[in-house]
This record gives sequence, structure tokens and C-alpha cells, in this order.
Amino acid sequence: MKPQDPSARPAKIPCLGYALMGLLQGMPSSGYELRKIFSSTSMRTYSDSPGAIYPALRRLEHQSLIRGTIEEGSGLRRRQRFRLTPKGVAALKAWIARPVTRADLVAGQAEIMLRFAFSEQAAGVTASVELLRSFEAALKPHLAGLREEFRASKAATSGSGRMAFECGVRQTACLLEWVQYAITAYTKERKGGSL
Amino acid sequence: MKPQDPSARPAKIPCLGYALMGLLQGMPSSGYELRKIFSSTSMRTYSDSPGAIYPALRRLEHQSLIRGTIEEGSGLRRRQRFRLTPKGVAALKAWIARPVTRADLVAGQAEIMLRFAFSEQAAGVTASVELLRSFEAALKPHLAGLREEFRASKAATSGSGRMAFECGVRQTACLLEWVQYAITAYTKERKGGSL
DNA sequence: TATGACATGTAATCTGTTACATGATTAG
DNA sequence: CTAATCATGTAACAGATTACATGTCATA
Repeated sequence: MKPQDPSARPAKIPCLGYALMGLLQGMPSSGYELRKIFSSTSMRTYSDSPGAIYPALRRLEHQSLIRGTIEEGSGLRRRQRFRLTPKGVAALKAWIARPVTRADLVAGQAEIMLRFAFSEQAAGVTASVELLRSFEAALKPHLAGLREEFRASKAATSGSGRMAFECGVRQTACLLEWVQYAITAYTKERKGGSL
Repeated sequence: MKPQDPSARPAKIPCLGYALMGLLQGMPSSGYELRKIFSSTSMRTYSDSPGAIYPALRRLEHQSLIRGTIEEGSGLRRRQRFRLTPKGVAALKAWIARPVTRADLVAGQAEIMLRFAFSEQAAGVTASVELLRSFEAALKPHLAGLREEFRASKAATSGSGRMAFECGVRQTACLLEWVQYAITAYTKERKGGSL
């Protein structure tokens, strides 16, 4: 069957879904609270629009990755508090544990950083370090390739185009430096890891 | 009229549209050639799928920003070559000349870099430098804000989350360094500019 | 003549955006 | 009572992805 049996693949979860699950682990929250996090903290990159959050939460619930319970506590105001299910925890861990591919790099490192940010709480220090090493392994040849492409296009491209390319190279180099700094920071402070 | 009269706004062009127009200035190309650029060069970030490119080209054509002409030259194989119209050139220049806002920064700098990359050819060195200065002006307070948020969350957030935040701060600092390097590179080499 | 690269497209589907709607609760 | 905030949603639409369809041309 060529068109890839829909029941076979594990129902791809978009990045926003993982962002929500990552926040939900450790801190069960309502949709409104999650929106507040997206609009007020450094996670501004994610949409805080209700038209994004609420449908996303319902999708996750339909996949049994999270479960919402209506709180009756304080007032009569309806309010759902969502928690990760065991299946959700597993999905989150699997997402974090994925090796970093070249495709991840060209797609922008936003998703990898999200994975890393949630890694320690969701899967332990060992998983964080593993992810960093995978990141480093993907990053090195990628940076080398970029530098080669930069040299090759040096004559062809002109002016600001070349300059922009150089910015990309610098940013990638900076990222690699951070990865290596993070690895040493993790491996120096503890030998065993907390998991 | 609250719902913002649709005929009033200049029909927002998505980033892919500007990427296509930027490539088309200077080098009229077919859809297939554009796809090749996206799939083979450092512009891999943009989709090379026909389902993205061809509809985007048609949208631009409907807005009279580009015009396609069927080439009859070599064989009988149909092939459209697209060129920027004067209106397209104007739209591209206007997009490049937009001051960089805080919203641009949190949305990720991909679009700003694209604007800069095309700036010199589309609007001249003066526009490039102007854009860089605007970028710098937006970047400085943003970086300061990030650093403050980082310090504030230092105790609260734990482990990899804080580390990821630090990565964001470093990347932003690296970006600012590049901007300043680029400004000096431009202003040192020529006083007047080529426009 | 069969294969593969060239070249262009369409259809189904998914996700996100914008803009609006709805109702409960709290502060003045 | 009224306005603002809390909290949750919906509807219309835009844009991208995936997967497929179509046809041309060169070459082995």
C-alpha cells in the first residue's frame, strides 16, 4: 500500500502539541494558563491565540496524550485542568530521544531547543546529554558544509546576500559552541546523572 | 469598521512570496528552477514542494507582482519564465525598507535575514545599512530584556530549560555582533553607497 | 521503446490566524 | 449596575504538506 496506511504511523504531533505537553508535565494547567505562558514568557514564539491552543489541546486529548478534568473547586466557573497521561509521557520522551538529523538543522533549531528544554524534567539528565551529543554530531558536518558552500559562493553571490550567509555560518558556529559548553557543564558537575 | 476592510490592506504576502520575488529580481526563472534553488542551495529552509511553489507563483501573478511568459524558444516543452513587474519591485523594496520591530525578533529572524539578503540588489547599499541599523536598534533592548528575564528565572527554572534559555541569549548576542560587524564593514568600505 | 529527468500541476488534509461569540466572576 | 478580566470556544480563511497525476523530451 503506497499511500502509507494512516493507521500505521503514530499520528504526527505538531510542535505546538509538544510544547503544550512539555509544559503540562510537572505543572497541570488550564488552556488559559498555557496561553498566558505563551504570551508572557520567553515562549512567545508559540501562538497564544485561543484558536490554536484549544483545538490543539482537544487533539491531544483525543489521542489520549493528555486528560482534562473540570475543576469544581473554587467557583462555578468552568475550567479544565489538563494533565499528561502515561501515554503522553511516553510520547514526550520518545520525541526528546529522537536523534538529531540534518533535516532538523535546516528546519531551524527551534524544535530541537524545545526538546532539549524539556528533556531534563521529562527524561532525566542522561537524555539531555544524549540529545546534546546527537546535536553536536549533526552540527559539525553541517557547519563544515555551510563553510564550504560559503567559500564556493564567495565569488558568485554579491553584497548583502553573502553577508547574510556569513551570519548563518556564525550563528551555527555559536550554536555548536553552546552545545559543547552545555555538554561539559553537564558531564563535569556529575558523573552519574540523576536518572 | 472594526473587521478591517479587506480591500484596504495591501493583501499580505507570505514569506515564501518574498523569497520568490527576491530570487526573481535579477534572474527571471521558471517554477522548476526556483524549486531547484530551494532544494539545492542554502535556501533549503523554504519548501521546494510543487504544492507550495506553483500556487505561490500564481498568487503573485494575480496580484500583478510578477508576470509569467511561456517560452517557445528551444523545444515545444511548455515552460513559464517569471519576471518581477514594476509593482513587484516596489513591493519588494517596501518589504525590505520596513523598520525591524520587536515582533520581528520574537518571530525568529529568518524573515529579517531574507530581507537583508535581498536588500542590496533590490534597493541599494543605503537600504541595507538602514535595515541593519534598524535591526540593531531593535536588537539591543531585546537582548537586554532577555538577559533580565534570564536572571529573573535563574532560580525558578531548572536544568535544561535554563540552559536552553542561555542558548537563546547567546544566539541573540551573536546576532548583534554580526549586525555591528556588518554595519562597520559597509560604512568603512564606502562613504557614499552605490545608490 | 523504456527509463528517467524535466516541468507543471491538482486534491485532500492539517494547522494556524483573525476575528468574533459567549458566559462567569470580580472590582468599582 | 457596569466594566474588566477570566475562561472557553467557533467559523472562515490562508498556506503548507503529502501524495498523486500529467505530459515532454533525451538517451540508452
